[in-house]
Amino acid sequence: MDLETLRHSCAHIMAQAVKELWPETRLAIGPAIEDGFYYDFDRPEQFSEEDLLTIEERMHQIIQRDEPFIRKELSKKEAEELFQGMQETYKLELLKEIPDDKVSVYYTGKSFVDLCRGPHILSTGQIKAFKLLSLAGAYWRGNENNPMLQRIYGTCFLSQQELEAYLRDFEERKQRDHRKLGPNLELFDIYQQEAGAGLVFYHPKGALLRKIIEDYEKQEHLKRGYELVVTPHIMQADLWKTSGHYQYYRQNMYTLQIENKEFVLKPMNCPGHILIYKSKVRSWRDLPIRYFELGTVYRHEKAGVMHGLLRVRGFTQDDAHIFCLPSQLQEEIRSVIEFVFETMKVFGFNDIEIELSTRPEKSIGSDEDWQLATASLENSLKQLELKYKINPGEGAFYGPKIDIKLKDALKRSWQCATVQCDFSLPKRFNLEYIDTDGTAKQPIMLHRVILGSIERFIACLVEHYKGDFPLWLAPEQVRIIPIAEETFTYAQQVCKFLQASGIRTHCDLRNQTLNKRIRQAELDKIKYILIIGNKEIQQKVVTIRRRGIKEQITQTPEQFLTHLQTEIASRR
RNA sequence: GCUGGAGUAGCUCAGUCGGUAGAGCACGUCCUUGGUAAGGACGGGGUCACGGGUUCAAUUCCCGUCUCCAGCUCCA
Repeated sequence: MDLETLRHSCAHIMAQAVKELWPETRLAIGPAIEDGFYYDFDRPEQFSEEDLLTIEERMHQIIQRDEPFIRKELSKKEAEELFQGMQETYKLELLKEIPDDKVSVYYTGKSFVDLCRGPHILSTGQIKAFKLLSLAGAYWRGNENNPMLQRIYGTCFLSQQELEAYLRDFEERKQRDHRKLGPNLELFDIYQQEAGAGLVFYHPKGALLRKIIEDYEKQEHLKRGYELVVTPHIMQADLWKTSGHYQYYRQNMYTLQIENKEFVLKPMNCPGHILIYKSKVRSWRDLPIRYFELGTVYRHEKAGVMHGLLRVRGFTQDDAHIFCLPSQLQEEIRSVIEFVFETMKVFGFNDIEIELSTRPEKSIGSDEDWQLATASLENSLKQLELKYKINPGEGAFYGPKIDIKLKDALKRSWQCATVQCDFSLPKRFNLEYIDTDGTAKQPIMLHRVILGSIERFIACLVEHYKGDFPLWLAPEQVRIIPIAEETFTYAQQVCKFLQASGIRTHCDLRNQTLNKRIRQAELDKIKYILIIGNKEIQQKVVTIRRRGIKEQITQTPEQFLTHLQTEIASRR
């Protein structure tokens, strides 16, 4: 028996329980999802948390009754009459969109019937372990203009042990939430009351982590033929009118009026890079031109969508714009994707999702352009033998794109890297290069980010490593704990010695017991703890306690430094 | 933005059926000078998110705002 069928059937049982308890409730849809199932209901009164228990109880009764799931095929007309009689208006709406003349319905027990393709389990008694988890609102058919329904989420497993393991795992995952770990490890925080929602403050350790990431990126971009640029944070509104953002992205832009001139806090970096491109006449020999900027942008996201560092209002993109010839497009895209994969590997991410989004209904650009761009994107993925999903019609209005997503601790996907072709901006800004025949032509423009935003990426990193970063990323690599005051001087000497070679280290000289200071270093997830007492001073060594390893070793400070440098260079 | 839940010390939370609040951790001072995950004593710290209303009296009840959490929608 597969889990999906089990969960789908469990959703039916939940709907049946709700209908038995509150017959006036109308049913919408109730599928199985990755970790469970849900069902959407339309009911005048709100469900409460206690109602979930009542529903669970009723579900247990239905399961105990061991009622069979019975499939019946009906003509569309028969089905319409059936659901019309029950006043299931949502089901009628679904029926209308089924092209076939025959539809199937599933009966459970005497009274409950649901429009459903199936398959289902044989009878309700086959459900051995389930739990209702939460309540939420959800728009009918996912459209915010439709009425909001009440959704109940639940999950279901083959055995009670598996269910309990899932719930335990879920609790553990919550513990690695970057919103909890970040402030706990003194990496970053958001002061929504004092400074505003969605605006991030990096504390010293977080700022260090960020610097390490930024340094790595700048170096890698230079290696790959990108040029570094820096553009202003505010620019005149006129520029954004030319780019089209002023018209199409207004509700997300922060604007300010100074001496009768309107300025915009940049929500994107593209117009800035375009101005630099346009600063002189470009020859086909100059292309491709690749401008890279760690560009901080501000977007006024809706109140309900902010989420820790994963969705914020001010963030820094590792943004680049590539201006190239049509003949260079494919190669540029391929090397961006390779760049993304190399980078993800270095940072320890192996499990990533790739999506290719194609032309939407509302779009600009010729069929030819779209075809070339979409084919170039897809060919690159094929050449690199990558698995990807296609999102038909999900591209931007100005071009197709490839998105690369990482999952957070709670298995929610977040878009990080993206490569997007753009037919709009080169036209709007009238970008040109002089081709071999001496005529001016329009270059193709690619937008791309590797990490996405530093903020979002740091959130993913924190959750991926549970704050226990590999040595090369760790803001504090070594903590030195001298046992007693008489050993402070030697400890500080070792500290200075390591710092002089660029090791990020601190001495814990607090008047606390050794045990307590070791405990604190462990809670801070420090990779190496050096214990220094009289024994070490006499032998001119340090005792090394590595996180997660029981046996300690003793080395001279010089040996230890070499060891650290090797580990840092390995980026593991 | 929508639906529901929530906001008490730096953190985790208790409490007040309306009479301005308490614990543990953290922090400070002192004692302790400790060999591998919490030594001890004393102490400081709160406009009970913010703004209105009801009341003799509001942290508590009512309304509004802000923010957070889950989900939906959105995400150039």
